[in-house]
Amino acid sequence: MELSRERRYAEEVGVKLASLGMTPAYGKLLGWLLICDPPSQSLAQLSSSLGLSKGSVSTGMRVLERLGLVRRVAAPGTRGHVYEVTPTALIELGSRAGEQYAAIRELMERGLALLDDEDSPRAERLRVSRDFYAFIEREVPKLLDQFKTEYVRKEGEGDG
Amino acid sequence: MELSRERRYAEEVGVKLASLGMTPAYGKLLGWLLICDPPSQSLAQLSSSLGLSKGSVSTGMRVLERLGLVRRVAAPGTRGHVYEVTPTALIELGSRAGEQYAAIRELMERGLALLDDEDSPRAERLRVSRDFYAFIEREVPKLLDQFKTEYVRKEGEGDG
DNA sequence: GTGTTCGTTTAGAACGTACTGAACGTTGGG
DNA sequence: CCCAACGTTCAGTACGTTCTAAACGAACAC
Repeated sequence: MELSRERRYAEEVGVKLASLGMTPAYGKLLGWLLICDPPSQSLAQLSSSLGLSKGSVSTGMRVLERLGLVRRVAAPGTRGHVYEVTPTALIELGSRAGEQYAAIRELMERGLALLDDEDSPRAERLRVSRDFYAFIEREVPKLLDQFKTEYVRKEGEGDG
Repeated sequence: MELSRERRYAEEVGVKLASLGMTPAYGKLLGWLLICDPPSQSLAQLSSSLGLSKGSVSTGMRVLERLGLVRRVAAPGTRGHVYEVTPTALIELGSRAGEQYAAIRELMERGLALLDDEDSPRAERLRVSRDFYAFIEREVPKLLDQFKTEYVRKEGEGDG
């Protein structure tokens, strides 16, 4: 059976997001919502378009909603609701990486506490890493702000 | 059975690195090498200290070596070699995140190509994300350089 | 009040992955 | 030459995870 280009794209996004910790099925859902037409789709549409069970779509959407990647909007005529990806979904996802850095920095701190003498040569393997992650932790939020301000400015200019 | 604080630390690093895509066992090895005494350890030492099979340690070390996180050095008296963590191991790991960003940006580009009209309102969900990841991709290397220069300067001052 | 459609939950099956243990080189000493 | 120590490879097992399918619940039409 031949898959449409859209469908294949969704599959690829699924694979990529799976490698980043999400499950393939949920990644597929997100990938599909990025390119589908119309951009808002019902559970039944998603289920049949992607060949996933209703159950998978239902729980998947809840997970994606919880992560702030997708939102459900009331469907005007029909009963129930439809889902659509938030315009900043992937940005949300990327920004969250900062939390990982914090976790690693904490691990480095704990390791240093274990070595007992932070300044000994033995502790170097941990010191450099701790300083690095502390640096990243401090700078990344600045970077995100910088993007926000630069981006809206560019948008205002009306040119890419 | 009671685990030493060092051993437990290694376990925790294993769990954390597992959540980042590495296997628990290999993460444990890295965690142990960050705090063990002496800092250089043989395969047999690692195997018995961490309760891992020789096989796991052998392949694990090769993987970590391949990633640039660990190096093997010739043992002076005895036969064979010993392993030690590189001082910049975790930095190496963190810096590699940039590649993920590039992959996501490419996915966004491909999605835009699929929508066919980059400037349509429909394409907004992808445009913003693409621009974001392009921005990150451009800025992160600068950030890494900045750390390198700032850090060696601080080290030179002899004060933290 | 009853029937129908839409959505959720959960038990279970299928799958992939991580780790072990044992067999197999390989290198140096007596 | 033979033995011993050290490391590697690989088949198999045990485990967790992901997805499905079917039972269940809720909301609206008539």
